[in-house]
Amino acid sequence: MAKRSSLKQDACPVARAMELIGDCWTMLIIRNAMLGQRRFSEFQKDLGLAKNILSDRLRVLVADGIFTTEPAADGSAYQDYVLTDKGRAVFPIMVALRQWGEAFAFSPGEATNILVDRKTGKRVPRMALHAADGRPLGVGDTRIKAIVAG
Amino acid sequence: MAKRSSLKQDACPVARAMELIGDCWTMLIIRNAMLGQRRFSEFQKDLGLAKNILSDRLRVLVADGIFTTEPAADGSAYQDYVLTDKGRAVFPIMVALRQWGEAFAFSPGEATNILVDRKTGKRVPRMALHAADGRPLGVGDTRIKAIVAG
DNA sequence: CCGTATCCATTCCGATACTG
DNA sequence: CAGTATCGGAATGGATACGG
Repeated sequence: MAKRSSLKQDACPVARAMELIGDCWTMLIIRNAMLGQRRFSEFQKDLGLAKNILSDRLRVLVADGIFTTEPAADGSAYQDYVLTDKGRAVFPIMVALRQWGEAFAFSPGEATNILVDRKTGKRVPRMALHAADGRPLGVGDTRIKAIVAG
Repeated sequence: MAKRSSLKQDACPVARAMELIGDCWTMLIIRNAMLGQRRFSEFQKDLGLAKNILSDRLRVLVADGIFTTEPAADGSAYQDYVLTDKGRAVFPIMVALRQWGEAFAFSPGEATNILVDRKTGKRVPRMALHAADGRPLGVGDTRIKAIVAG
């Protein structure tokens, strides 16, 4: 998209977020990082993408402050790619994507996987938006308000 | 991504969701639909994308059961594009993207917009994942469990 | 093992023109 | 207004080879 670049200046937070993490590989890299992966080769083998592409994505992700590099935990001469706070904050997006996928993207009988509570082993309830007073909010219960970022 | 197609068979719900709605234009079309738009020209003017691309995206979205077409509400000879249940279920993803964007994608002083409760006009609290018992769940509090879709 | 550099095929997208 | 058809340029991505 020629507009791809112009979205960086778009006033809409959805557009900006998509610009930063809307890429398919990018999201899967973050997913794997949330599952504990931190090495170049781990990402590369698991995702099966070309190394130059992975290299590219990681560079951008570091530049955008979503990952940071650390000296390798195993003492090797290389680096670990670790999520920053900004990167870890992608968690609700990841969960929302996952839960939508769980609900709508599989036919009965297909192999898949679900998100479970580590403590209880039980499936995690669907995430939803709530008002400050706890009232659940649907599409029509919200609106957009223009502001200046602070 | 050559793998783009292969992700459709991926067992991971995140990958499948990205395959269906990970495209930048796709997400923005859904965003606009959630704001009340339903006509081809509304999308086209507001997003500023080429008509053939919009046409393409809408066709895929309808094929995927995210949008459906209806006779135009204004009586014109054309169609309205309206979200299905599956499409409206994208709302939590949209909100999560938006709230992440609100928090991390703007510098102080930039014009932007935020999601507010229609009833109170106040900013909506950050969406988060909770266990069945209400306990908040972070990245490390969950894990993935293989199952067969039912 | 960790990347970078190059090459080539493909895909994607915007502009334009056209139809009903 | 609501699309479809076509075209050419740009960006993307995978494969491969290479270097630290």
